[in-house]
Amino acid sequence: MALRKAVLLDADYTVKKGKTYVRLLLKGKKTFRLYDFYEPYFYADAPESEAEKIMQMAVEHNGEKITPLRVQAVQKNVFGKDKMLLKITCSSPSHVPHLSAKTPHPVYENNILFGRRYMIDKGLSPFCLLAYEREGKFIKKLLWAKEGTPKLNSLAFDIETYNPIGAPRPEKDPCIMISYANGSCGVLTYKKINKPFVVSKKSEAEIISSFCDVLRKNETDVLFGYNSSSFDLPYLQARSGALKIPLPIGRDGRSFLLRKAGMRDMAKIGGRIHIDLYPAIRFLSFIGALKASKFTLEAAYSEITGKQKYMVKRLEIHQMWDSSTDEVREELAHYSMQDAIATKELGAIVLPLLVEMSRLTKMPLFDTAYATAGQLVESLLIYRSYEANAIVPSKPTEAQAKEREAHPIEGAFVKIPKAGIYENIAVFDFRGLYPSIITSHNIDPFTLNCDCCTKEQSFVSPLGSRFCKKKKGLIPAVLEDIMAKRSKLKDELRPLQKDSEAYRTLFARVQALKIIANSYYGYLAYARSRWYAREAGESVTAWGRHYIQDTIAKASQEGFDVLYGDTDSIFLLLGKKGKEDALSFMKKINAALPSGMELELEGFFKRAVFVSKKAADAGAKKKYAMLGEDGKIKIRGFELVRRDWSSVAKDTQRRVLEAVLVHGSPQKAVNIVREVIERLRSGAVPLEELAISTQISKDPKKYEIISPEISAAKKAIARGSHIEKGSIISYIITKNGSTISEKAEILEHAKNYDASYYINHQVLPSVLKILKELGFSEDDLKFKGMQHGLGHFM
DNA sequence: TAATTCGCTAGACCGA
DNA sequence: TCGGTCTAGCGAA
Repeated sequence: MALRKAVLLDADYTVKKGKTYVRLLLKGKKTFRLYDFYEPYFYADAPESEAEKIMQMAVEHNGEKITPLRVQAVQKNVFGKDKMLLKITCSSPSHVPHLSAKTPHPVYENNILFGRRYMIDKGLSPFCLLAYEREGKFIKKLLWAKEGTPKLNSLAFDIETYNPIGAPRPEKDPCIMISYANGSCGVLTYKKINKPFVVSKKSEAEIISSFCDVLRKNETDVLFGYNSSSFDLPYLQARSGALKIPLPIGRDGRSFLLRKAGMRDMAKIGGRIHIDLYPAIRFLSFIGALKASKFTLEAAYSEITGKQKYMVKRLEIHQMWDSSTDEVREELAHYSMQDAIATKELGAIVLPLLVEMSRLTKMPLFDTAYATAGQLVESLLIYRSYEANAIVPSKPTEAQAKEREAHPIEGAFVKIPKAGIYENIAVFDFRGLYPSIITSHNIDPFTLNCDCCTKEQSFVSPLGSRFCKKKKGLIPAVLEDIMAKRSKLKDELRPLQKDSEAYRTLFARVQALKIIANSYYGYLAYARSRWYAREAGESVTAWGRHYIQDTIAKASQEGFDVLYGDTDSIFLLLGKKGKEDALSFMKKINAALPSGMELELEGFFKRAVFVSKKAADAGAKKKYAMLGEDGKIKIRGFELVRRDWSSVAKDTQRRVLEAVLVHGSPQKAVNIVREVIERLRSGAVPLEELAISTQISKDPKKYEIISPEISAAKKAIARGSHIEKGSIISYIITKNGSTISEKAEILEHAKNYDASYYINHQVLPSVLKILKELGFSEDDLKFKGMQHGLGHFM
């Protein structure tokens, strides 16, 4: 029997004649599927004497009688202690929920997806190179698996729809273009358009089937779309239905399956990996792996790649399509092509990150693309539990989750800074504070209050919780591995050229490891976590507070003025001391820290601005700007880093900070403000610079308080705009109305702006706090002091 | 139903 | 009309 090798991409299952087969998606020279017989199971915490009774269980479901296949006693580590459990094997994964619900004992591992179950039990990871023997379509024997790297064929696509009333109606309005991009590019359409990349077909039906042909010929493994799970694919399906044609988009010749997981849509295409970049980019931005704050394709593209994409106004698409001028339709085709190309470029950036997260967490790529942080963290813990022969804790009930949510744990310490302008600052922070606290103190739900150590023998948290010193917990073990892997990869990264492919891939891996490592603390304190432990979670933050406060106290003892500190960082004013003093202080701290924890230098800064709070006289936390030795300005918390402020205010604030930090010139700062106020008063500022963007987290109808963005949204909806939960509203405060809400109009509908609002509510508040630290009191600025004041405040 | 808590701010709302 | 309270959004870590 020949040994064969292929890279594993995904696993799900199918039931044939009452038997369960795992269906593996493999990539060798081609991408193909193989089947492997495997049986689902769950555990019951019951004595062996109950086995016979459990074997007799029967559930009626849809006329089918469901019974267990086998019951056997097995030894498992149950939450820190070895124990005998009953393993109940079933003939189909769909039987597991029925039989586990009927079992009159506590049950475990009764809701682990079966494709995943198989991969875990066989020790397989996504992208592992698998050696096996086969017999027809079946795996005869798995031989070994090691790390592999598949070459995936990817293709990005986008559709354009006819939209005479604004939003297209899937049952009526045709899909007029389908664009795709990989090595080659094309736009499928059914009007004659004279562009080299346009492929003209006779009808809408033909462009849909041609698109499926493109996927087949390209042997697409990874299909990228943008919002394609919620829009493009369902739209194509609806059109296929209306046209009474099939949509053979999968390798199996079938359409896709839409899975709704909470708010997220996941369109799963047979034999391919469909990645909707919209949720993926949202997620990666949320956890800080990518930088995007707006999530339209255009905005994400320009924020992530730094390039601009050609745009047409959505509302004009149907007019362009109907136009009698050739050039207008050519323009539309060009636009459509650009959408697919932009999607392809984003896919190329996102894929390496997703692949690494998938490898690391053992979650297949498709699921990783739609996963939450909790699911990623959980995935790896489940995998490692099996390796340790440990039972996976069950998810909490809704009532338990609510109870946990009602009592949040205490978080980090933040020192109140004194407002002012400072020079010569040293900033230190604890490298990976929470992960290092977890590993250094063996924090885990099942090392908590162990039987094997006395209090004196344990790690005891500042709150008095006790953690085992003898046996390493699962979470610390997993984290240690992640950290070790990360530091190894960082070493490999160092000699590489920054613009090389190897660098980018390795950098993605380093980044993925950091993201996952930083999520474990959150998971410990997450109300719906399988591994929730209040005492463990609050011990992490308690130790965090202890170490930072202790460091602050020691710095003061050494004669440093401690300017500020937040969670894991400490800002020292050097004063008469030198950099060496600060560095030797750091050394001293490190010598006293447990192994695994480290205070490191973030950098020296020439100058810094801290401002006071608006409401009180105290210094504001989480709001400062500093000038680094490299000339770069580090800005945190100021309006100018927030997306819900107008760019006129943000730009002015940035320029003022630069005047203060770089040039040390109050006069320059004042002049900037004066000039901007003049421009605002003259009415010459373009509306784009005045737009304020906020995202709405609820259906616009469901708000109790009508804020400006909701007011603008409601007016826009009345005029036919489509605005829903999650939409980002860009609005202008106009002259029309009395309250601010009344004056708010979305950018597209605004005709003028209220200069007084922008001066008094946007520009001045954002700069006054800074100017105040230059010695101007608010009254000075407003009424006297400067010769001309800052305008007349209308 | 989306990893955590801490913190700032705007503007609406409400009652004196 | 004023000031306190509350809702909501977003950022720091």
